Amino acid sequence: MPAEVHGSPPASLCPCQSVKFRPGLPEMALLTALDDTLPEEAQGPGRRMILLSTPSQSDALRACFERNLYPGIATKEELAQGIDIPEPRVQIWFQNERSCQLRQHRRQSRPWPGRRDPQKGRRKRTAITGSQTALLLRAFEKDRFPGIAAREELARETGLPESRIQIWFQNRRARHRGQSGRAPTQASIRCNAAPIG
DNA sequence: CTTCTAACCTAATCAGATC
DNA sequence: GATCTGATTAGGTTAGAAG
Repeated sequence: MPAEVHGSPPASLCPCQSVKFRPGLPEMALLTALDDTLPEEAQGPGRRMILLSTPSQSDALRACFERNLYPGIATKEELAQGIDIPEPRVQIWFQNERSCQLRQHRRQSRPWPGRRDPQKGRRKRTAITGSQTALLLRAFEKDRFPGIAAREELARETGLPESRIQIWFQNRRARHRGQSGRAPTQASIRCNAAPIG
């Protein structure tokens, strides 16, 4: 494994300051994962509860990020196991961190190291069976934006990881627009502001 | 209140499987 | 090679915790 090191200084906190819209309609009553004894019902129908990293977890994530901005699935799983965080959360962390650092680089007119071997070390393509697809399709027709509870339920029913369910819905929405289902979120309205057809 | 960060989203693209 | 579809990316928004 070529541990490509980039010459950037150690990243401390990432000052992302892109927040410019704050509606404030907290109807979901989400709870923090700091108290990990919460019952499942407490997670509510919306987003998954926020899993805040401990300082040591953040250190490990940053250390890994400095070595490799685009870790493969093996690296992510190893890291996830090492610091006791679900692998999908590690993936999200890297996505957020890259986004943050990219913006910083641009703001300071510094070059971004760029992708490296993105095709190497991808997650193995998940084989979704016909019955699993049928189940997901039925769910999709009812609700194109399932919350965490619905996704967890689908994960139980299909036997697929919840993260794969989420990806399936993302891909499905992207490729089958205009189907019935729950109204999109404000985010999707905003993102779809440009007319498509 | 503002800032930070995790979660989530779209759009584009890469890539494996199948024909 | 064309098509379908799962996986990953950039770049953005949303929302709870912390300051």
